[in-house]
Amino acid sequence: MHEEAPRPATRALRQRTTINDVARTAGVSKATVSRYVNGGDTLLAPETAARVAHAMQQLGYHPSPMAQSLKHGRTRLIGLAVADITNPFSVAVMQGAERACQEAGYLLVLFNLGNAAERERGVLRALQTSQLDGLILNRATATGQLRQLALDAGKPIVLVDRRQPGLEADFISVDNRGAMALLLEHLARRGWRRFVLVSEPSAGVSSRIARQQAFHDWLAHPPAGAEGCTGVHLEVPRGAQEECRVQLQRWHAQQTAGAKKKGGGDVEGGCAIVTGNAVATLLAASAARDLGWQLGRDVGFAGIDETDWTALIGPGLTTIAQPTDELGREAVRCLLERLEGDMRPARTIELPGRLVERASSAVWEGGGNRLGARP
Amino acid sequence: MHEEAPRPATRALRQRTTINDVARTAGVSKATVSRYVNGGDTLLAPETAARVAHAMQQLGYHPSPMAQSLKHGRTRLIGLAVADITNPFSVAVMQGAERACQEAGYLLVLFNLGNAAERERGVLRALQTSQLDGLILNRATATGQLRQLALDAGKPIVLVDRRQPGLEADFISVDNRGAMALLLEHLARRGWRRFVLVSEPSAGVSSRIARQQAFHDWLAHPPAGAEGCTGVHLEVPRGAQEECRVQLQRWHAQQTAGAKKKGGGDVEGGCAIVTGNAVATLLAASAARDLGWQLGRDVGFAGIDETDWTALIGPGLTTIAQPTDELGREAVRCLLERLEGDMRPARTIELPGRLVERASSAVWEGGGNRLGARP
DNA sequence: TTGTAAGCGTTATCAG
DNA sequence: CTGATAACGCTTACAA
Repeated sequence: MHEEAPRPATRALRQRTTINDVARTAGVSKATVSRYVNGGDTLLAPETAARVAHAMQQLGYHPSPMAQSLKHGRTRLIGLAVADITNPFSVAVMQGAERACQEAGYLLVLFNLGNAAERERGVLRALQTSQLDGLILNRATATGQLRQLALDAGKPIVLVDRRQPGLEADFISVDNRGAMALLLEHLARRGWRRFVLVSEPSAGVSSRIARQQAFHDWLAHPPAGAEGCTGVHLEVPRGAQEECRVQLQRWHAQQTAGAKKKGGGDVEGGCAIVTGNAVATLLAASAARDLGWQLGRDVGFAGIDETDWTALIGPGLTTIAQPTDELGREAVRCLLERLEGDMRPARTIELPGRLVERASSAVWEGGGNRLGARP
Repeated sequence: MHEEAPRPATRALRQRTTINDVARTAGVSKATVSRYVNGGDTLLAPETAARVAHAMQQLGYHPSPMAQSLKHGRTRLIGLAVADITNPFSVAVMQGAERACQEAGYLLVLFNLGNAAERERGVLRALQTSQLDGLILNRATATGQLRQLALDAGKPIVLVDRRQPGLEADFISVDNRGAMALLLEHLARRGWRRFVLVSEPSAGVSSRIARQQAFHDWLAHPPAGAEGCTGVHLEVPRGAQEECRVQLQRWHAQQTAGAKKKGGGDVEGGCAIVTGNAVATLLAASAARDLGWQLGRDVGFAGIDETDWTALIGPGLTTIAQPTDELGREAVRCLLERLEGDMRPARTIELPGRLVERASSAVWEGGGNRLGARP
């Protein structure tokens, strides 16, 4: 109530109002204000609390996050390092993660680690210097640097989609095995039985390896009613449309020749393309189109990753929708738990994928090159 | 060289090494270390510099960003608030922005302002509390809060794609007028002359309004050789596929009826769909497909926004590729200039779009419903 | 219940 | 050229 309390207008124009200002206008000490801001009004005499509250209101006071950070050693910043921001999967996960962060009062710092290894530098430094409280990582690192760093700095790391060999950290992912089985069983049930798996080169990426592995395992131990399916695996680097086309054509030709040699009927069923992620889907769909193949008729098609455009390509593509939003949210949840001191051993969380049926996996009518067509 | 210099192992395990540690091991003062870290070794005696350097190396010292922030009032954090992370345009811009930030030693904080107004709260607070040094904004805000805040806090804001009425800030965007003209001229030259513009509801979004405006202006003042084109505008909310289909069908029917009434020939040329952005493209392409229209034959198609999948839809979609990467980089560049004290009046930067020709805008053969077909 | 004072890790000012 | 020392804005023992 004293007149000498500094008015906002008095202060230099772009000077933030600090806890000191509030203390002065309220006629209390910094500590009291701090207590009010943090502990709530439980610790204050009602009358004092009111005075502080009023002063805060009047001055429009907001505590400085930097100062708090310096004091606590926590920035309330979480890093999200994605392997490739161009991959719709990454973006979808990001969306979930951002939302979860915001709900928890954290900010999400984005790192796009293209293919260049040096791009990881920034992430490392930010973690190391405690600019980040934790990290959600979606890339396989060649060097073990990160692991050491994580331990040294005591900053938690959560892995999404890509497991890190030798890094004991929480791991969140879709159930790759289940997803692949869903895809193959669905196709087989519709009469497609000769598969080619198109994926990006494994390059040590755990999810790609897991899917590829699941593909082969399923073929080796098919469920009842799906016996006798065959499959090969094709790795095509991003953007190599030509190569993809050539390889797929060769595959298809071989299927034809093989069936002929064996007298037609050893393997009966249509040829189908299975893709390992959205990038592969783009690649394979493009190739199929160049080859003039009608998806769902000449050749079956189903792949992992549901996107905005999968419904619009060809007759509509059958896909596995990953629970991307959940993945992002779970990752943040996990990280926050670790930040609160959860020291339990690293967890693995696998969420199920969901099959989205479209016409690219329509019932096989014995079409295409009429190989192995039913009488 | 003294033995009592604290060894890393001596320190509590997850205790960061500070400038004090370095000073002690090097046998100099904090100030000297700070000078070495910042000013370079120009200000130090070579021998001192060497000692400091050695100590830093040995201890693996990195200055604490939080402490620096507190001192300087700068966090080296830049916010990027996108209207809709689901829009591929936003993601593409983000990519450019992230890269530019990283190159400049800044971190990019992501905000996804869905449709909910409250989601802006976080951005506001982060700016207000100086947690962010500046903001790249890609959303029209109803309230003028942001403007006031920007001025009050002295935090620069750069607008991307969407201009804010009443907010005097740098504005980066594609040349919407030019892009639309590119599209229409291209279609007209190929024989398509009866247009429908499909876009998301304007909702005060400047880029949508600008494109729509450009559409009408072009029709009103067509370039030589493109006289006599007609066009209507359709606003379809995201996800309203049914509605889009119905509206397009109605449009097409009207074109037919109109041509018949007028004796066929008043307006000669094919019917073509023009879309205002990627979301509209998805919508319209989906509708066209449901209607059984062959793009590039029954109806022409061209739209703004090039994406991974535009080549794969139908016969391949003709698009305008926005210079998304540049937009992102420019935005960051602008912001950094402001941060360095650039006080010049707000700029507008418009970058040209690039036409990507595909079969959806193939030469009109008088096909489709054979309306106005050439003799 | 409230105030005092000592930091958190830097940088910047001022002497020496 | 280098060393004290005072901020930066906040939290938190420890006193009162």
